[in-house]
Amino acid sequence: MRKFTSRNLLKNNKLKVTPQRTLLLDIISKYGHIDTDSIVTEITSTLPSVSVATVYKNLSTLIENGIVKEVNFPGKKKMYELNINKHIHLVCSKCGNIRDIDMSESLLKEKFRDIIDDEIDDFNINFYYTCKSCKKS
Amino acid sequence: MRKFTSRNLLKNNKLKVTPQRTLLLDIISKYGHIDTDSIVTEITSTLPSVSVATVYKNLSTLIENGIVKEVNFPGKKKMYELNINKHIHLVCSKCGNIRDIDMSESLLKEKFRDIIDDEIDDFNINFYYTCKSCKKS
DNA sequence: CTTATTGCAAAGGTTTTGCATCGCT
DNA sequence: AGCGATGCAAAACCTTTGCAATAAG
Repeated sequence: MRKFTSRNLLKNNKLKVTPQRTLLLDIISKYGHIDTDSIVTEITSTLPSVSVATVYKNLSTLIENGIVKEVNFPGKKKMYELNINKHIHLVCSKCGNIRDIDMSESLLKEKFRDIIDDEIDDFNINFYYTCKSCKKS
Repeated sequence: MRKFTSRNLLKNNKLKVTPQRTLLLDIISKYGHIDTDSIVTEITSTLPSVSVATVYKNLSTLIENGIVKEVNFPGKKKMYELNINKHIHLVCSKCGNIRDIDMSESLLKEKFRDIIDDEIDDFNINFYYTCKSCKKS
């Protein structure tokens, strides 16, 4: 069982390990959920010459390889997250804060077995609610 | 209890009833899930002078009023649907066909009460699987 | 009659492409 | 050494804005 370093994620998928890619993965991992704008800002603060084209191309290949996942919150910009552990999102309708809740495919399948008996390849689940600190104010 | 005509949806929300708006709602209703490109194509086939700006502005106001909802399927264009009855999406990973499954907030809350005990304002739920006809081929 | 909506054209933002160079393996 | 990845600049998309003209209530 290997460690989930950015480097290993790439190697395990037979992708070339470049500074741009490992940094991209490090950043996505650090932020949890991040949009392309912030990725470019963050990445160029360490490697100033990285171009947006490289960021977009790498996001595509990482998604194709199942390492990264696109996440959408309606009305917000597309975000990206690591596709390592299956989870759902609890999003505060007021402040936008996102909490990840681990959720296995098998548990989900059980919850929805009244509705879907097919095999589930993947899922997107977001719940919108008002978080504790936003309820106070 | 009023009928859910496009006209009534607008009137109930104190929005002006214009030909562009009722047609937009009719189209979204007809297609179930539709992106802006197809909306513009469809709408101009009936009212040729409608501009994209009008479509975008109307989508915004309809969303603000809770009549329309943005739906995202990662890797695809943004789509729009009527926000009339709560439902989840079953999406075929192969052919992309989308099936709506009615689901009340209360039923959902029950399924996830082990995870979230707060009040749920809204949700986005998509399951990806392989549909019957795609399994054959 | 008043005010929101429309259509147009321009601007702004985001993502993709082509191609020459560079650098992993 | 070979082939994929990178950076750049341009192109292609997608969405918003400002404003004058129009039409809904």
